[in-house]
Amino acid sequence: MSGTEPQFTTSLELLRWIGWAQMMAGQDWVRERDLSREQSFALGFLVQNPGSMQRDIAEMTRTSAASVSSLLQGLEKRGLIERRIGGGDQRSKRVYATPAGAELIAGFDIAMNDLEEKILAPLDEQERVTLHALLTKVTSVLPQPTRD
Amino acid sequence: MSGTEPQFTTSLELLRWIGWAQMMAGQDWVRERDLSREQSFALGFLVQNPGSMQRDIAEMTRTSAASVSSLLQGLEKRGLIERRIGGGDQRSKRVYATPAGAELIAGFDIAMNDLEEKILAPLDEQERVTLHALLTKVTSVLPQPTRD
DNA sequence: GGTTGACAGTTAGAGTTCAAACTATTAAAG
DNA sequence: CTTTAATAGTTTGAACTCTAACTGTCAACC
Repeated sequence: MSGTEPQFTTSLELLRWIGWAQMMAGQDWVRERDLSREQSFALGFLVQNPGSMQRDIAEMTRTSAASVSSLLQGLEKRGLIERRIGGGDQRSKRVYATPAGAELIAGFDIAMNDLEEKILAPLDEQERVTLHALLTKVTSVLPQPTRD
Repeated sequence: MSGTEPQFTTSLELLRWIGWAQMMAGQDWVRERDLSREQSFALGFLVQNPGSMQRDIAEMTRTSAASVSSLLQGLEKRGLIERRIGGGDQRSKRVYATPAGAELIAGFDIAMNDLEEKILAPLDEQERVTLHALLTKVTSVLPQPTRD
């Protein structure tokens, strides 16, 4: 990852565990903006980690380089992101959210926090800590999905 | 669901929570047979719940009726399942795994148990019980994804 | 310098998913 | 009996995912 910890890391981790998030509140927020869930996460990540490499995004979303490539194509076509070849390595592309993209995604982290709150509602504070600890423990030994 | 509890319910529930199962051992088992993960689950479910309605499958996989429809098309084309219109309701189709399908999927539950064991390896028995309880608690208040 | 291998990203093709619009059947209401 | 609404399933189109094969760049080693 690119150093700083994105604000919505917690929600994102949780959403990974909870596949059912598909049908939940996040959808409405996202649909109003004509963004897919995946596009939203990528865009939000780019606002908080400007200049990330596509490889970073693949790692963050735990998908493949190919997926990121096509995902970003859609965002680029709509002018929400930019890909620049800069720095030393001519292979890697630095990805940035455009002002339009940043404006569109503003408030996403708050919406994700609300969603997380909804999902965790049945658990008290202690239980949440326990759940997080257990999931982290399991996660730690799982291999990375991007094995290219 | 259709009364009886499929053997691999536990694994399936776990896989729902653990999106990362995508890249794990189950893949190999499944790839040898040229089945996708989703096809495998559907076929395994049908072996243990012969004559299920497509609606049952949608509920089990927590996807939509449309998804099941296209999923089964692939399996039917390969002769692994059959869809029969029988019983009272002419709308519903009873789905059965063919002998070829049942043979192809044999051992899937064992493979899934192995996979589950791998994923849960870092947790002791007590922790597994706790994790399951917490996930169940969260699950209980989540809406069903198929809302058609 | 030239070869070899790793790495960043893309493309093509198949499979899955969803929403929305559609057929056909069943049930409920009038 | 007729109309209306719900249900089971399909189809279409768009988006995402993956694997496999590909281009282009960088690094290491001879």
